This record gives sequence, C-alpha cells and structure tokens, in this order.
Amino acid sequence: MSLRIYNTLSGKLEEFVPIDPPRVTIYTCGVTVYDDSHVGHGRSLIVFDVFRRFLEHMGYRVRFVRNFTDVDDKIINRAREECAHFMNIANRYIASYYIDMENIRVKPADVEPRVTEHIQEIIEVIRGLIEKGYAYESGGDVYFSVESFPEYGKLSKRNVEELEVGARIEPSERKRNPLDFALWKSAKAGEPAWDSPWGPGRPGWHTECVAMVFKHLGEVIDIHGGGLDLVFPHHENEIAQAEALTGKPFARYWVHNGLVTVGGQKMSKSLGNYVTLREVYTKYHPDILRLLVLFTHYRSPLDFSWEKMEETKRAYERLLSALEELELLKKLPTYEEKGTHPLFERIKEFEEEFFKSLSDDFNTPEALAKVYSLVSELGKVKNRAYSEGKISVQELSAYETAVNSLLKNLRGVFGLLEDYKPECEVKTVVQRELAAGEVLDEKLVELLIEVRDMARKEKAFQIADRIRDGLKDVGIALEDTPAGTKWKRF
RNA sequence: GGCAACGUGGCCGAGCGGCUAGGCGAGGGACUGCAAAUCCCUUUUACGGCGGUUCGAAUCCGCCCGUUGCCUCCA
Repeated sequence: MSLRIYNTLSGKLEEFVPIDPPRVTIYTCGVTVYDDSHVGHGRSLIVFDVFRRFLEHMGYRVRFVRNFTDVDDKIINRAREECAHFMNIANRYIASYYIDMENIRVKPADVEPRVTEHIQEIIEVIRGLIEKGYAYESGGDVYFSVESFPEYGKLSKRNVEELEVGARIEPSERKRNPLDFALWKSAKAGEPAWDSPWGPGRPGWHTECVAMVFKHLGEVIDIHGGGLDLVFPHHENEIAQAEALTGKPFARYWVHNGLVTVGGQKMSKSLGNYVTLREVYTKYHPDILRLLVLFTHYRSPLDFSWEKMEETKRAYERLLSALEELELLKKLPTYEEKGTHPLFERIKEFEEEFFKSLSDDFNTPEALAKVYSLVSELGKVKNRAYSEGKISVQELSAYETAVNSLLKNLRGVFGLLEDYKPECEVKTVVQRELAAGEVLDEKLVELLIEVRDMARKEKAFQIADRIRDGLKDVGIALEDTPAGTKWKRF
C-alpha cells in the first residue's frame, strides 16, 4: 500500500518514497527543557509517535531521532532566577519530560541527543559554513549570510525582500543583513560557554538540529517534523545551513503538525493559556488525550478544552465497553449456526479501510470513524445476543476476532489501550497509583454486588437500590446485564 | 502591511468533482423490577457570501467577508 504525505516544502501531497527502503529516517525537533511540557507539545509528540508506529507497522525499519535543546536563553534565564546551574534546570525538566512521555505513552526515540553533548559537531558545521563562504564571524559571533543562499525562504514561501520589509528583527551592528541569523553567540558574563575558533560562546538555536541529524542520521533524511510554528524561522534556517553545506536536499518530506489552541488562540507559554500534560493525565486516562489528538487531522488546528476532554472520555468509554463485553458474552449459552458470520467480512473491511485512511496523509479521524463503525456492529451483535439470551458459536468467535483486531491495531498504531486487560478495568494514572490499597475495596464491592443480587432475586428492590445508590455515592457505578452485574469507577 | 492556512449540520470534526464519514449532545423507541450501559430511529436547504467552469461542486477558478498562524522565543 502506498503512503501519501503532505510535504510543506512542495505544498502538495506526495507519495512517500524513502531514500533507502526499508530504512526510514525521521528527525523531529524536541522540546526546550526549561519548564513542564504542555498539551501543545503533547500533540506534536503524539502525532509523530503515531507516524512512527504506523511506518513501523508498514514494515519500515524506522530510525527516529528527537532532540533536547538543553542550552538557550530561556534555560539560562530560569537558572538565573533560581540561582542554579543551567544544567540543573535542563536535567530537571528532562526528567520531568520522561515522566510525561511514559504517562502519555509516547515511545522513546532511538536517539535523544542533547545540544550540550554535540558542541563539537555544531562547531564543525559552523566552521564548514564559514569555509564555504555562507557564514561570517563578527565580534565573536558567527552569522549565516542569508543572501549567500539563494533558495532561502523556499520552505516557508517567503522571499528575502518581503522579509526585509516586514522585519521586526532587532538590529545588530554585527550583522551584515538584518535577516542573518546567529550560528554562534559569543558568551556574555555569567553565561555558559564553550571554547571555539571564534572565542568562548554557545551555539545559536538552528545549528543544533543540523549537526545532530548529520551525526545520527546522515546528510539527507526522509522525514523532518515539528510544529507548524517551527517552519519559520527554525526549519528554514536548518535547510539553509544543511543544504549550503552539502548541496543536497536536507529532508525529503517536511511534515508539520497544526497547533493547539485555546478558545481559538494558540496555546503558549507567553500567553499563559497553557495546560500541562501532567494536569491532563492526572485527571484523565492518557488514552483520552491520545484519542482527542487523533480525532483531529494532524495538520488542522486543535482547540483544547476540558469539555472536549469530557466528550472524548465518553467516546473512549463506549469503545472500552464494546471490548469488555466479550467476557460477558462468553458467559451466555451458545448454539451452533450454519455458515460463517457476516461480521467476519466487516472485520476484514475494517482492517483494510483503517490502513487505507492512515495511508492517506495519516488521516486518523477517518481511521477512527472506521473503528467506531465496527464498534457499532459489535453493539448490534451484543444487543441481539442479549435479547435472545444466547449467542451462536460463530458469532462469539467473530466478536472475539473483532476485539482482537481492534486491540491489535489501536495498540500497535495508535498506542491506545496498552494497559487494557479484559479482566481488569482501565484506570487513570491516579487510580493506578492508588491501586495497591484497592484489593480489599474490590472484594467488598463484589460482596455487596452478591448481596444485592440476592435481594433482587427476592424482589427486595428497596435493598438492592440502597446498595446501588450507596456505591454510587462512593464513585462506583453498577450495570446489570444478562451475564451478570458489571461495576466501574466513575 | 507581507506570506500561509482555514470557514461543513446544536457542538466538534472527516470528506476535496457524482456514492451514508465519525464523535458528542438532544428527542423518541427497544431492553431493564427501576436504572445504567448498549442498540435502533430522528436531529434531511450541512457545507461563509457572490459570481464562474462543468452534464454535475462542500470539493476546481475568481472576487468579497470573517477567523487564525507565521513574519520575535515557540511543538
């Protein structure tokens, strides 16, 4: 099956052809570690996590690199505020990042390089650019000369003249052209600094990614990704440096995810309208965040709200209950039926269409629509089985096949349902943390359900309802089904 | 101001020349001791406005209106 991807560089959907199949190289710009990650970062991380899983699922051997920017102005400022070393700040937020990633189920990249561990490589890139005449040293700084690279602006569809007119870039006597950007910044007093041919200083922002790509993936990579807000200037400046140096296209496909907004406005630190990932995954199961992200196409804006989290939670629970139903259906009396069940055909269609949607520029919302169509089919099966009080062997087998197919694909590609086990309820992170002390509670709930069932058999509904209401007060909901009473926390 | 997107039914959100997206909500029904959950049915001028191309446009083209992003650190 061929995969089509939207390439920011061409502005078109293109068929995905890796340089050296089945090998695929992907680089995405990671976070600057000066604070906790928010939902905007989370979206980007989840989106590329799913791309990577999907490519792996298609049989590609993916090598995935995602960096940490662990030295920059914001980290330095933060360190100054706290009278701490900048590395302490960086290390703290890298640790925090890993906790977030574990909780939102984003797989680690194959290499997760840090800028401070690649200073030498960065210096080599800068040195090469100076040698080839694309960069110049000026008062201890080194700048890339935008005029020297005629294709500058090709990614973000701008031209140098327009940029100069609208330039709000702070003027600097050291720059020849206001659009020139710093590859190396000379150290000011009290700032972290490394030795270089141009004196002590630190790397500018844009060179790090180029140096790390060269080192860990090579001169030309298949996919370079990041948030839409990185297109200009960051990725434009990466292209300028890398291509000036090698004369080859830096990345074959430039892929950018849409931004997360709040009330229509971009979620950002500076606006203060952000919600941290930690806040989300302590309130909701991480699958719900992933589902929220995947319900919108990756290139569209995604407006975050807690109401939407609630909506997504309901959609998630409907999916879960369809899966859990299998164990209850197994308890019904069975009978033999002639022929194969039509549900088997639907499962086959589902799998085909699910991957077809994903192959069309990672259309996850459409893929989810296929998921929910199958879920509806399962609901119909369940309903009929319960109204007849029995289920055919073939139908039960089809239901089980469907559940396994959903589980396999939602786990493998979407990273959902990783902790799902039919006999256990799915818990939020907080619930998991509390789980150790819960065994006793569960026994008590089961005992109460047993007592309630006895009461119901005696038609002592007042007693039965008292138990149900009482459990509701402590956050446990009961559902009576022909196959027995289910309970869950809410 | 420049550049780039986007405007779909109560809300969210796919589709991008002809064929039911899907989710959430709301109303009705089935089921239930009553619920809950689930399923079924309904929510049928849905495609910002005005022109144009076409046998046929939400889907292509033009203009207008509106929203957003980038142009400064940013996933």
